[in-house]
Amino acid sequence: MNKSHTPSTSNFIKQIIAADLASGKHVKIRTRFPPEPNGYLHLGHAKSILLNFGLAKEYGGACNLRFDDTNPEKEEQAYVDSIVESVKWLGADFGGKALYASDYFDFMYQCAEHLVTSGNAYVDSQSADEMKHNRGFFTKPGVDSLFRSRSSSENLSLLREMRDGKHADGAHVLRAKIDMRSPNINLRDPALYRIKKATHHRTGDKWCIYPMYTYAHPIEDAVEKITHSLCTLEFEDQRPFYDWLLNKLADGGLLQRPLPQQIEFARLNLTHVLLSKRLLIKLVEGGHVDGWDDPRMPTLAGARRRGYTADGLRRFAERIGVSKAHQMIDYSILEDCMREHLNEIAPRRMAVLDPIKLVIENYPEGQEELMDVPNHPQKPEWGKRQVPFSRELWIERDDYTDSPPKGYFRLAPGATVRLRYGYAVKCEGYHNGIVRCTYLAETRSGTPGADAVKVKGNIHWVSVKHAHAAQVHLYDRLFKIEHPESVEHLNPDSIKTVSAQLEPGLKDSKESHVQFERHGYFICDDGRVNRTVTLRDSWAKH
RNA sequence: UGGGGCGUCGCCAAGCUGGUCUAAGGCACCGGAUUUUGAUUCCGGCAUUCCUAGGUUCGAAUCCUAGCGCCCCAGCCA
Repeated sequence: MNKSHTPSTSNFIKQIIAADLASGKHVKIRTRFPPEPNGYLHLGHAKSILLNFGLAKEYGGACNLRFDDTNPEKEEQAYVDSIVESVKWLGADFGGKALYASDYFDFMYQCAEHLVTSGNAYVDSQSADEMKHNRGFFTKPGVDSLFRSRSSSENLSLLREMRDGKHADGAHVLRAKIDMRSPNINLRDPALYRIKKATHHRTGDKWCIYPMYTYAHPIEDAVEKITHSLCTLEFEDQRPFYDWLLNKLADGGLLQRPLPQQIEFARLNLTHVLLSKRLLIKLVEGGHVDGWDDPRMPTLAGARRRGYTADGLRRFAERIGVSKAHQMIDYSILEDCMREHLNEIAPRRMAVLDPIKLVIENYPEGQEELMDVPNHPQKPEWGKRQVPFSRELWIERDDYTDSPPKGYFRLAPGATVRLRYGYAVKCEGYHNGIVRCTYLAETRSGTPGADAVKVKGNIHWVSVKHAHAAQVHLYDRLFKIEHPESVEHLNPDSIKTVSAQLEPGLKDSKESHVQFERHGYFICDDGRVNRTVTLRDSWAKH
């Protein structure tokens, strides 16, 4: 249905899907995005969300939003809420209803009993330290637990006692019985269930044993009839267990084939930011930022407040692609995607961020004119607005200099520039902090005389009398170095608040994106004005 | 030094059932044109080379062998 859209380039996952569809293994695909509700979603998750939902859309399938809530000690409803909000904001269609791993706890437990009775799992009563010790090393095979040979009836009653709260945390753990000597450490009898007398944010105190991710995830996928289960590279070693488990359960009649297939891709790495929940939590709790949704945070909630758009993120995901090679993407790619999108949707406005006064000495005192200003020069259909012009204007401090460097074509003594959409003015001097000019009355924009005078420079302005003063937040990157590792690398100038002068009529917009001409893209939200990203500036290189 | 992955232009990334590859595309970069945003847009340039070394073949980024480099795995986290 979106065939008219630019066909995205091929990638290895699409090839697998296309082959599965062609062979008839699946008639319809289903993917899923499975966050753990233990933090806010960040830019890295956006890649995964856009990938999973994007594939579903492209192939006419579906994608589930499923919370992997198997560890009650770390998870909270507040995180669930923020995640749902971010996923919706990204435009992902998950059918309106989020799913939860905890909804399958009963079934997972049933599967556990089956594994026990079929001799594929046992209750181990070693301490965590003993288990660790007996697991061995990379080069040293593990050794069997003393409890590995318990009878299935003993295992079953122990498992039930665990479930019924008869044992303390850590007293026992249910383990898969595979091979303690496997070269793949993940196959050395991985833990399936642990005792955790904790209250779960959804199931309350119903359970005191909780499934491990390793065990729960494949079952979640199978129950939901996921066809392609996409995850990041670090789970590659887990895939043999994923398949082992599912096949055992399918053999036992608990699951139907075809079983889901786990496919791994490289996670997103971005320069100038940290994308690990652990470090992000540190920033929040250490008070280095104003919370998870601080506009400088690489969270989706933060990105949104910064003025980043879902569409910009989509372009970004498309641009970086998907593969198994580790990617390190320069942050400027993301910024560029935002510019690309914002350039299309943001109406243009004038704002002076660092104001100094300009007086047109030969412009009649008290006179005012309304200038016709296009809302978007490349989109005449967006119409024009009228902006008041008068004798005293605010202009940008940077647009005047006493000693112009070579190639400078803004205001300097004797120089002529155009006040964008107004008149051409000639600079007569600078006294008492005020730039003094004279204007050429016949050069009003939109009149034939406008083209008679050619100027290089073109600067924006706001009439002093009509200006709307506002605090504008100029955001820059949170970290000053390319590969930050800790709070020491925070950029001290990541936020600067300036007293700006905006053209009238800009104050009461809600989550609206605008371009301040010659500055960049900003988002106005309930009186708060944030800079999303600057415009490209090839002059700044000089 | 066990197991699993990855290695194509500065950054991504197609290609990988061998020839149409003197290697697509994007971003960056460098020109040049348009422009009342030093923005946007436009046009042109940008890997005889595919981690290295051998081999197979009439022919290899694509197959084989041996190296080298990087990442991941020893939670009752996900």
